Amino acid sequence: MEMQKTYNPKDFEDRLYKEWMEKGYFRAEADPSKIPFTIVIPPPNITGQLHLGHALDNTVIDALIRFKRMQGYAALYLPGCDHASIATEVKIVEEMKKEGLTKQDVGREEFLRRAWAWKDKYGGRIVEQLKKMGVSADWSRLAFTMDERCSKAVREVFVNLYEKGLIYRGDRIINWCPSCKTALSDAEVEYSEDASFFWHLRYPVKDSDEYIVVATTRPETMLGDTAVAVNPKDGRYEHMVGKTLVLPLVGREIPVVADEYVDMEFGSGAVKITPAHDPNEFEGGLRHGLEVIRVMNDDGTMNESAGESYNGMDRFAAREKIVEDLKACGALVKIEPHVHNVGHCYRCHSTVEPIVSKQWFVRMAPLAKPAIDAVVRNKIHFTPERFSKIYYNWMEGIKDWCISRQLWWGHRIPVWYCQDCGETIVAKADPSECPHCRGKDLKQDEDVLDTWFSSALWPFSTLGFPDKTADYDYFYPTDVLSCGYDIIFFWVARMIFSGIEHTGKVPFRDVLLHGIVRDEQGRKMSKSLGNGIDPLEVIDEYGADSLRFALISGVAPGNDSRYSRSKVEAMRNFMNKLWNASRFVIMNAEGEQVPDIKGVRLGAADKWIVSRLESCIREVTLNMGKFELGIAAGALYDFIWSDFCDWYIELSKSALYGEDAEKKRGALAVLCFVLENALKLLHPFVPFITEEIYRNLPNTSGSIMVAEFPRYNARLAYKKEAKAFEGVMEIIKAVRNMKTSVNCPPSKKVRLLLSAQNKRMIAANANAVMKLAGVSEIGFVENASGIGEKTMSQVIENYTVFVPLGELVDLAKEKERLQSELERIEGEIARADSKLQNRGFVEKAPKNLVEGERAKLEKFIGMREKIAKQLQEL
RNA sequence: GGAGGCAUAGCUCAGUUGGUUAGAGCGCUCGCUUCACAUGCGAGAGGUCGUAGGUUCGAGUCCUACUGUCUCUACCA
Repeated sequence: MEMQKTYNPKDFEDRLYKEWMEKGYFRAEADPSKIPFTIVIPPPNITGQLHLGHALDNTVIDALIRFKRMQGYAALYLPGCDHASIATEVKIVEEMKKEGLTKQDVGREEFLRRAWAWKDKYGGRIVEQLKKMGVSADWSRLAFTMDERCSKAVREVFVNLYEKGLIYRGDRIINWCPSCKTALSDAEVEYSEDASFFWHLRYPVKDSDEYIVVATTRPETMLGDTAVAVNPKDGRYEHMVGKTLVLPLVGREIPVVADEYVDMEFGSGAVKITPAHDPNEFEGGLRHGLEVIRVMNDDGTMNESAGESYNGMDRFAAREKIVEDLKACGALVKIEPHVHNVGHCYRCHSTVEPIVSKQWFVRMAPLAKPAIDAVVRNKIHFTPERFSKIYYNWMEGIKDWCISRQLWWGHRIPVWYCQDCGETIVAKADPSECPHCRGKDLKQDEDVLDTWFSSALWPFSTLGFPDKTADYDYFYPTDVLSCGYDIIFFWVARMIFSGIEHTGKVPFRDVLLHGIVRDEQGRKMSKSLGNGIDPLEVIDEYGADSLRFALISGVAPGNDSRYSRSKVEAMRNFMNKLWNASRFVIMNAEGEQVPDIKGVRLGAADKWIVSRLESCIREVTLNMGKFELGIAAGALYDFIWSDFCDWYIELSKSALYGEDAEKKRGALAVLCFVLENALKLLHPFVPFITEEIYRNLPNTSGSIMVAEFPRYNARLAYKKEAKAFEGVMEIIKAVRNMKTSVNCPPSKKVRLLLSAQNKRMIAANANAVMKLAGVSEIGFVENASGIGEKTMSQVIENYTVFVPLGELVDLAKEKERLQSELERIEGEIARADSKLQNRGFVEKAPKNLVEGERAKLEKFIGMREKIAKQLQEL
């Protein structure tokens, strides 16, 4: 097949993906002869389309999966989507709004029908996008958090937790979003420092001229005040404790109570207590047996308890009116500007109201403990390590998890209330009658579960739990969990305690966290900034491989990275380089019988590149194992571009185009061997281009996807030979360098004279040196004086390189050049010498380092002598 | 308030358990239509590794403080 001159990914990416699918390469079987390697996808929300964060997620995971698959593991990448309860519901409500409809207008059933239609549309789209990325996921196991299997797991877990007393229902302060009209968990509230005010209010003591001043940031909640608290140690208020205050505007009589919780230094030292609208004050209310008066409705308007003049008013309008009224009655002392942390809904960004409400909770303390232990005892390991601290921090201070949501899209809570006897029925299967009174009038709880309740079960619900399926048995626990560090609390932590609690095993052994992909200026990508990048557009322009390689290279685990077009371009150029190098190899192999490298005699250059390949294999394998994908990718980039293309391909040309048939066969064998291995090493990162080239390579069959990953072979390391050959490369560089320094065009051939120890090495590679350095002939001399004409010289480790450049040589400049080189060498000698003079170094440093330093010193001394001699002869 | 990250070339970033002369890409300078590739080739310039101490034979790497910056987290009304 003819290869195009430039790399054009559109020619083959879609075609190859389709073929992989048809051949069933993505399918993982529970094969007892293999070791399983499992990763479950961080399920993207069905709310929209993929962004670069997903692209990074999936590139990392797919690279690991492909790597392991090639190493012979039964590698399973389990794909799927998340129903994203609240996020999706918000979107659907928005969509309906365009039709002028509300949830109430269409009803629950119709709403859910719309939601499923949404899921089909966007879930499908996400799958297509993942395929475009080249992700080798097992689509036959595609999961969805609300599919039958996952729903079964949700019920199982809910009922189990309930029966163990780890799920309870109660009136607690929760975070309420008045716009989404649902409770939120603590993790779903985002705080931001907002500029507001501090209102100082005067509460008069009953039947007295005394008063207490309290300060508040939410004056509208004063309507629900049922006490004022002061610190018992506060001398200012000692005499007030136990007295009765008259609440302004309302007229309710409320007590002054003493509570240690009050900070004497802050504000006025007196706190109004509104148990229904503040978590701390709720606690305080419990301590003092105070009445809980809720003054706000679910939609953020004031209710009848707020009093006639405020009933029905929006909370912010009510705030204004209350402040006005307080001012009018003289209760307002002053208004101070104040910046404080205000909670916002993570989906719609409305200001969250802490409100007392009846909700379902998961008791966290008993679940958190073993989850912490698992990480302490290294059953789960975080990469980078530092994230375990963040995990501990959160887990140790964890509070009960509010799991009920007043939404329709999600797992409906499996709890029924008997309308006849009031019995609460918690069951895995829908009950038909009340087990207590046999009554048939059962009403299911209206609420659904927090979306993260089902995601927490993802590593095992997708594999068959609670049933003991073959998949669950073989692939669970999973191996690596890879996602962004921004969802450690939402997801990773919850999977850990859920896995331990429900399966008795940690759900994965490694947590690999990556950072956030930012824009070119380092800003977070967001809809409001309009700086988001659509991976599909990038793929359309540059190909999936270029995007994948760009996302992974130069990035360390856990670090944020910046996306830039120029980086993708650079990687596209790399793909083009690889493409053309392959084209070169394939063109030269055309019509030839390419032998195995075991069947040819390897020259010095051949051994050098094979040696480089082996160290590259070692480096890539090692770093993949450490999840250092950036380093592995970097090693491959350097090896392919610098070592293979810039050096070996050029070196091979003298053999390929020469007369010696054996040398030609040798070069061809090595070219094919090295390229084939490089492609395999590269395949986990850039699956498409490597597959396309692999199929055009001589002596390959089948797909690179299922080829064996290269293994380091010590017999091919050729350390000594490679080092010796590097001397030849140094000579070539020296000649090029000298020519450039006197503006001698590279195409102009020059004579090369060498003072050399290893003449055989030079002789064997003479053609290559002549070709690469632009040399017409090579001779050997003892020193410059034997040449008898103006010459430039450069001293390298085992050689002195002379290039007679006739008129071009400026003796004064040449002297200057040598002088500065001499100074540099002197510096090196001084550095090495002082090290070796240091007794501490000689005695304590590892022997090989000391030896290395000695050899270096010797080398530099030899070079100094030679340079001095050159200077003398000038 | 608590915790953490980052600070290395003009820009964006690598730098593995401390150990050769600190690297890459982009940009820059000079030169090349060399038969795989101008999405290229060759040769260069450019860094007191944020500041100050400390540990060590040896520190970009470990410790302490400081400065700048970003993030997470927390109930200060």
